[in-house]
Amino acid sequence: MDFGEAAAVIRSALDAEQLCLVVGACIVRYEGRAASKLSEGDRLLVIKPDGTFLVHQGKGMTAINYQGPGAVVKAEATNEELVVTAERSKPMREVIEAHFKRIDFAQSFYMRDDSKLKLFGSERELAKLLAQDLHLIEKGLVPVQEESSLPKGAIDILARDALGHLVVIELKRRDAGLDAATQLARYVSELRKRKGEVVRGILCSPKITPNALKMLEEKGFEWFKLDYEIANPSAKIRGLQKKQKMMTEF
Amino acid sequence: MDFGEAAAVIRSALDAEQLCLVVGACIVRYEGRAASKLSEGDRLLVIKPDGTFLVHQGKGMTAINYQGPGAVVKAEATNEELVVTAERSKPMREVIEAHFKRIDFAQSFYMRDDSKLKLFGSERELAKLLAQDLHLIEKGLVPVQEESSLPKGAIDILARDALGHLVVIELKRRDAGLDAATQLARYVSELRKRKGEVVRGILCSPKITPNALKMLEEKGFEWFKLDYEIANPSAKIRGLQKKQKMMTEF
DNA sequence: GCGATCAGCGGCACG
DNA sequence: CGTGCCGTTGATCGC
Repeated sequence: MDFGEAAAVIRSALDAEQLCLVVGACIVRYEGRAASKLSEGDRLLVIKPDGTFLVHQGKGMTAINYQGPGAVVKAEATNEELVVTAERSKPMREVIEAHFKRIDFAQSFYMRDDSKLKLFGSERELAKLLAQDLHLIEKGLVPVQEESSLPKGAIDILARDALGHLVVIELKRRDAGLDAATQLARYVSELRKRKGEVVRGILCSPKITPNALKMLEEKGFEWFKLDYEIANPSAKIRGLQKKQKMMTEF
Repeated sequence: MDFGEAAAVIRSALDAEQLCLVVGACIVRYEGRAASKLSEGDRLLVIKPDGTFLVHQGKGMTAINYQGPGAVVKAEATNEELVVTAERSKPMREVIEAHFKRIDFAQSFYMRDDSKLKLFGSERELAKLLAQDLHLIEKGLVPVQEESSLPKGAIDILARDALGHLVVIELKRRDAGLDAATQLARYVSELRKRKGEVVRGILCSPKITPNALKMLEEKGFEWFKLDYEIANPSAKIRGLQKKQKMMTEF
């Protein structure tokens, strides 16, 4: 397939709001929030009707070069190459150029798709479940709605314990690291200052790194091992266990 | 194209370590770290030789469903559908299934590509530049190598000022938020405890959110507005300006 | 291998 | 819009 034909395919795809696929050897240049250069190699170019522009190599999950939705795509053919550009101004002016030196394939496809992904086991879903079963953490714990969203971020779950003390619960669907412990500390600290009362902090996650656990202990926070299961229609919390290094080790 | 032919194309692509593209109407199911269901619609399926499995809709940058490198891909055709599965066990057992009810296109491509992306303007590059021009921040500031990597993360740049005080410099290539301010605070606090001496904290970024700036001020840290430019072969720092709300406002 | 962080992060939800 | 933060985050670097 020659460059002129490929350019025509791309233009017609853009015009008809169709997905366009191009396979061939190309060089890619990008300049915008950063800048990059990719020397010649065989790649797949995906152009979507919304302006999305993806350059994929033969391996790895992520596109090696890309432009997000909202880009204006153009195709220009000469005798020596096909240049496909995508330009946008949204976060800032950004341009990507793919210079094809060889075209193996170029075709467009009409894709009708109104479906949205249904996802189960998100943190949001787990938080909802856990808020209804706070006794799994501790007897007498009740959820509170008030003030659960600070100007500095939203608290996953806010509750009061049997003594009436505020409890900030930070939930992580996967292993917690320093960032999670830090985030919890920030919320607790902010709430203490704001309310001027005793505030406890609890981190719930399937696992935790040693450093993060150490930080929790130093700050007097607690960690609960979260055991949950992802059934297909929804998620279920199997249990919560307080697992913390004791100060008194035998 | 019928399901049997498409299955044959996929199998031969896997065998020959080629990229394979499939376009058609499908349902997608995923179960692993989370679970998801996507009802029928037209999609592009990209299968890479390394096991990468990407399901793309007609819009948006990210794959709506996917499986990372290392997955084992299989294709099975019946009279009613083509089922393509990808299974892996790396972070945990994960399975994705695409059930094609209609095939518009299926083809494989040999893609030779040994090139690696050259990226300019990364944080790493900026840090290297800035470390050589610390006078842009303050006269008398000199870089220190010692202890720049704590057990809890690595400090971007560690320096000593004219008075001999340690200075932790946290660099952000883009707008800094609460997380950046928190991170700086963590490093400074750790270093103070570890060294038992005065430690200053400086955040350098093109922009900063009001909350993050407020947190810096509360903790007595400083913010420098970073002005840099991304030339194509490398990045250049144009300047650094101390920009902080003064306690004494007129 | 784990642990921490960066990413041209992207995407979403909330104010 | 910005601000914050989750993500089946992925990818990278250091230990």
